[in-house]
Amino acid sequence: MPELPEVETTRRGLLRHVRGRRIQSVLVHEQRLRWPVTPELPTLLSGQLVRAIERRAKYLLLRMPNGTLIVHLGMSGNLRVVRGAQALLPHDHIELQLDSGAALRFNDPRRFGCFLYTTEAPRHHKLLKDLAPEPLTRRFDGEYLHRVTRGRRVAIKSLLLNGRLVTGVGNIYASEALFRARLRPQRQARSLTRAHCTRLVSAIRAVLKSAIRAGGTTLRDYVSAEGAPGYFKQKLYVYERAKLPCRRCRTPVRQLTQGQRSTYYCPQCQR
DNA sequence: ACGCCCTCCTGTTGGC
DNA sequence: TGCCAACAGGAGGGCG
Repeated sequence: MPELPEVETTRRGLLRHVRGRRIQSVLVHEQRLRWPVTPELPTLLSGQLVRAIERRAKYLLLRMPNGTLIVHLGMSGNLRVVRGAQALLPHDHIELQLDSGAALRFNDPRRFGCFLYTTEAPRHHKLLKDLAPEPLTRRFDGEYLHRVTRGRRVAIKSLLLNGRLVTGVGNIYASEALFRARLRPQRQARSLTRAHCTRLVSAIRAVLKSAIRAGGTTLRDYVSAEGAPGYFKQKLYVYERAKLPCRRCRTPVRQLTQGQRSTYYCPQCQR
């Protein structure tokens, strides 16, 4: 579910309610996530101040004096701030009770998300150390994308989902960025010229920024930390629009499967 | 090194 | 109405 815009929207929603708060207690209702939640989590977190909430790719980092909580929302996860004694919902797996009286709840039906605590610098953590540059920084530019696509026979759409080469882009925004860059998703990555790469980087940055402004994309169940859906779905050009007219040229949008994931594109606009 | 495929899970949807 | 297969926003890991 959540790609960079949804994770960033969650981060921003958490800031006002969680940053600067102390964790009073921790309840783990389900420890079987993508990786098992350590039984020590309550001991490790209780009493700690949440100093900062950062994002690296699709990971949220809650920085505390003694370490960092690394959270990934997987396909179906969300982090919500609830006031007081709200009833527990199905799949509310972890709750951090704050000194404000509010609580942070991690809900994840499919349990592909993770909730890990580390005392090492997050950038050295196994899950983060090999990630590509942040897509909204200057390190991610046309020259970079051109360099990492050299010699790669994989379809450009699939390459966009490889977090070691490009981060933050998931299945929705990969199709959307390629539409905006007017590039066919099936093209071998190595066929992209430097100019194509510049165009594609611009398209990725634009679609991610635009989606952040819209509060992310809610297809089915994504909600922000404050429970609000994102409304970028209204601005999607191709994703989940198979057979519907392209919003630019009216040609029916096509759907195909690449690497067991659905891809959408306009055969007229994208070459 | 690269690229493909499987896997982890639950919930929803669409076809028969 | 019921059943069942297909599919869903991620990404690590294993294999050839």
